[in-house]
Amino acid sequence: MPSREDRKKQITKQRQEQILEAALLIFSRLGYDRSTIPDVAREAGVAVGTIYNYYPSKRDLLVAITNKYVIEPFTEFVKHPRAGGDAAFIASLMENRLSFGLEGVNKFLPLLAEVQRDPELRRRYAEEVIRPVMGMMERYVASRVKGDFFRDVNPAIVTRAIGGMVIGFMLIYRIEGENSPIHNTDRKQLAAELTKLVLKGLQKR
Amino acid sequence: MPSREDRKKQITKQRQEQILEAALLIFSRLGYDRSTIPDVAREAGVAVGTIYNYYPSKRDLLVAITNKYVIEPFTEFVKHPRAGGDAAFIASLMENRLSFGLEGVNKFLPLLAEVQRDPELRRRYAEEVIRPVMGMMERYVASRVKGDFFRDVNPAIVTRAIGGMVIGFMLIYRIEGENSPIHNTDRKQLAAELTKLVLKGLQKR
Amino acid sequence: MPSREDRKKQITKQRQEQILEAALLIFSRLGYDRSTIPDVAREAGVAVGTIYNYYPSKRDLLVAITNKYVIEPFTEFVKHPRAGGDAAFIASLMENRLSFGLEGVNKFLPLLAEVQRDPELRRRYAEEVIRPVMGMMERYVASRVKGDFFRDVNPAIVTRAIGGMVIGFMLIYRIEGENSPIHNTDRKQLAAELTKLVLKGLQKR
Amino acid sequence: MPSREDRKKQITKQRQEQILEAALLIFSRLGYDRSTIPDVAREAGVAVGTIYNYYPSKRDLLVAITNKYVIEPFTEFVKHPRAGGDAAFIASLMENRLSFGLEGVNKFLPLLAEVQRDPELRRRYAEEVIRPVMGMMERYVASRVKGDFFRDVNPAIVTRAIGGMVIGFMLIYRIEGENSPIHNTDRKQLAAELTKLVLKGLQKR
DNA sequence: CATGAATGAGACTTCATTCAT
DNA sequence: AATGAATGAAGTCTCATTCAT
Repeated sequence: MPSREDRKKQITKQRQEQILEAALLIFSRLGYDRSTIPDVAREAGVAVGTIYNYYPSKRDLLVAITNKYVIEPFTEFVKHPRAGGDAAFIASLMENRLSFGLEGVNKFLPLLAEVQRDPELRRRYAEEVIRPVMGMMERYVASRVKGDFFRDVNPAIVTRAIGGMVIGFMLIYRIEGENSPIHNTDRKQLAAELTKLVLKGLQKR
Repeated sequence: MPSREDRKKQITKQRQEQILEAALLIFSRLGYDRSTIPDVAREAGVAVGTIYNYYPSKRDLLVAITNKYVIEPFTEFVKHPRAGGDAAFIASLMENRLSFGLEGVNKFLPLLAEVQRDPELRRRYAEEVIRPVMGMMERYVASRVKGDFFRDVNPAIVTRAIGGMVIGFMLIYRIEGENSPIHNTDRKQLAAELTKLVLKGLQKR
Repeated sequence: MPSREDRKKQITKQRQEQILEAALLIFSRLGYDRSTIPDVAREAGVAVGTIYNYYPSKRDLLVAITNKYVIEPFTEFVKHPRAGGDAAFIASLMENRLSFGLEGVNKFLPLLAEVQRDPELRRRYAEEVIRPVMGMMERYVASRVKGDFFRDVNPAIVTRAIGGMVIGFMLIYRIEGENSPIHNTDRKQLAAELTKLVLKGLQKR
Repeated sequence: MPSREDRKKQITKQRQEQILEAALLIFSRLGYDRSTIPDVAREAGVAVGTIYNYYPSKRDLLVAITNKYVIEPFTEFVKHPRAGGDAAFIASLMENRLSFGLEGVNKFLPLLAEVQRDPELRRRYAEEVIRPVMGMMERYVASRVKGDFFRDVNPAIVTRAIGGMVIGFMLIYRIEGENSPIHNTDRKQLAAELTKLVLKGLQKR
């Protein structure tokens, strides 16, 4: 028996999402500073004032986007680790992140740029995204080193090198655009190439 | 015969540099959009109007910075390839870029963020920095594959993976800040760890 | 036979009053311009839209407040003149107005400020408050002058001086706040001091 | 030998004054909240941005006005006390303040209204205007009481009553406008009437 | 009648750029 | 060339008012 109350909440939530998606699009396209609230309003199909009914300031919009489109997905990712042998684990990781990244490269990377600037957001990225993700991978690498499958590497460093590889790979792709070899290579093959590179780089022999 | 003319040019060049350095500092600290010309003028110790005598617009400053601090160094880098065995080449590459990056992480990465946004700058980065650097490395990798020292990899892809690794590594460092394991590890060891990872990842056995 | 009609009117009147009191509180606290209808709605415990069901605009609220809390009490005051000797009359006047003012100093004076600004309200104050009140007092003073009890003063002027004294006294009190000697003096004594000052000032010897 | 430097400072000062006068006029006419910076700019004959080159915010403009047109004159007034017998002293006071007030009634009183609202300004008025002015008069009254010329009054209270009388008198004048008897009475006579009222009110017999 | 989300005009403020000195 | 005051377009945010539910 969905009362009027519930209906209203439903609509409110939809409106929030509608605005958030518009803001994500605009911020990603123009960058946070060059984006204007009228831009976002136009994209969302609402009036300027309406946006302020949902988010009290432009920066709150950025924070909300960051929460929804970066912090949450990564938190989710860390909560559900995949099992399997080395190849399977690393491969699934690569494929997963690469897919996430290449799809969303035009959304995710621009956000990363904003995050660099905002000290508060930077701290949150460090604590809520990078630390847990790297921590999970570090533990995995450390256990494989102990099990004598991986070389005696510094887990914290190689983990960051591998994570950085995924991010940097996407960044280069974004800058090169459609002329990039990355653009013209099958997604599966990309994942396979990177997976092999990393695995061979880590394995004992 | 250093005429008055020459003297003038000398002074002009010094002024230009003075302004450019100030702009680099300010843009890196605040980001292009949040930086103001009065900020730059104050940092450079000149009047606002003076800046406009040398650079006709704020954006020209950004372009000039990009030329001087990114395009030129990379062009230089490509023009003087290092020789030596695999280990030596890759290691020098790593150390060189890592040094460049970790030192200048607070200058270089913010510029990268601006570049992402400006289509014209993005094109120039792609053509004048990424393409030649990647091209050089691709040729190297391809030759090593042909020589049977490296696995049968896709040179364009692994090259971008490795280049991306360096960039992404710095990016993670920048976000994590002083709490990063990267911050607390010896620079030499960092280079060694990354070099080995890459080399083992590429080598035939 | 209190029909449904009557009941409705009753409720309507209560709502009106509820809103008016809230508006008086908010306007006095923040000033008319800084007060917002949402502020008033929150204070009154009703929705924004409800206020517009009773008062068609924000300014109408101000006019209604002025009517109810200033024009009406003064009209009332003029309609019921106190009799008695000079001392009694002036003293009752002083005590009455001083009480009214010191109690309501935080409500009344801010309204005065708004009134100064709004030409229409200013005219109404002049005609409906000041003129009748001053008129009443002028007639009293004139009669006492004629009766040879008061000096040969200009009734219109001294009346305004005395009325102004009461208002200005409150204004100073409001600005000085709790540090004012006015704050720390017994209300009765205040009235006595002012009454004597005025009486001696007016009386023949 | 007024150098270029001096000339510049001169112009700067003139510009400041020009803006301040325009702001005083506009604020007095419309009230602080209803006044807009474009209003002030138009009145001053400069661009909006120019105002911000001299006063960093709208409120700073209000504070500057208060300083220049209220705090300073009163400070000056307190620094130069007039001597003479009772009649002379009180009369000069009355005439002085009345002139100041009636001339500037349309500037001074509206400022008073703003001051009521702004806690910081209110505190400053209390400390820098009211306290010293009242202090000066209190000391005078107390000495006359001691000298047996004045009745045994409470100096703090009667002082505030007399000061309030001047302010309230002007306030009534402002509200009544051109129809006020105050408007149609000779300034000298006004001062005489008020002076006598106060003197008789205070003197021993 | 009551509600409160939506609206958009209008306010303050910033800053790239110009130009007279 | 160097200076920095002046300019005004453009951005963020507020809030009186409307109206569908």
